[in-house]
Amino acid sequence: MSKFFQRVYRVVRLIPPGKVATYGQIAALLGHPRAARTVGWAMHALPEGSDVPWHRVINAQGRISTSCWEHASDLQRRLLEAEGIVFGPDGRIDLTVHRWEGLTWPEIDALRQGKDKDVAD
DNA sequence: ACAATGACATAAG
DNA sequence: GCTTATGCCATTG
Repeated sequence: MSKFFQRVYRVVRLIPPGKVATYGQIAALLGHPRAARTVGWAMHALPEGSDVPWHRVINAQGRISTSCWEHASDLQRRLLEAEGIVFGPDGRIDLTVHRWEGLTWPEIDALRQGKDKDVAD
């Protein structure tokens, strides 16, 4: 497991219930604004027993991006709805309401501090 | 090291 | 709004 993945997981874990973040957003928080695809890859590679709220990570359109049958989109939707996320009539999420923006630069800095310290959870 | 891949993002048709 | 095409980045064979 690369450190990038670990960092991705670390950030995703910080997403509070009822909020969602986009792949690009997470990538940006990690210092790689264009590594959204890699973030998605990290989600796909998530270990089953992980405590990472992967369901709170969606694409920039506010839609479920999963294309894997093993990680069914309806499962993700169910998890999100269970946290209070409201889906639009066409299955979209209102990012202006549910978008996670609680992570500020100080917090990002804190993450960067711990990045070399411990990557294993 | 090169080529292919993928839960993305954005622009264009 | 949906489908294509291009760019990006890290992982994997």
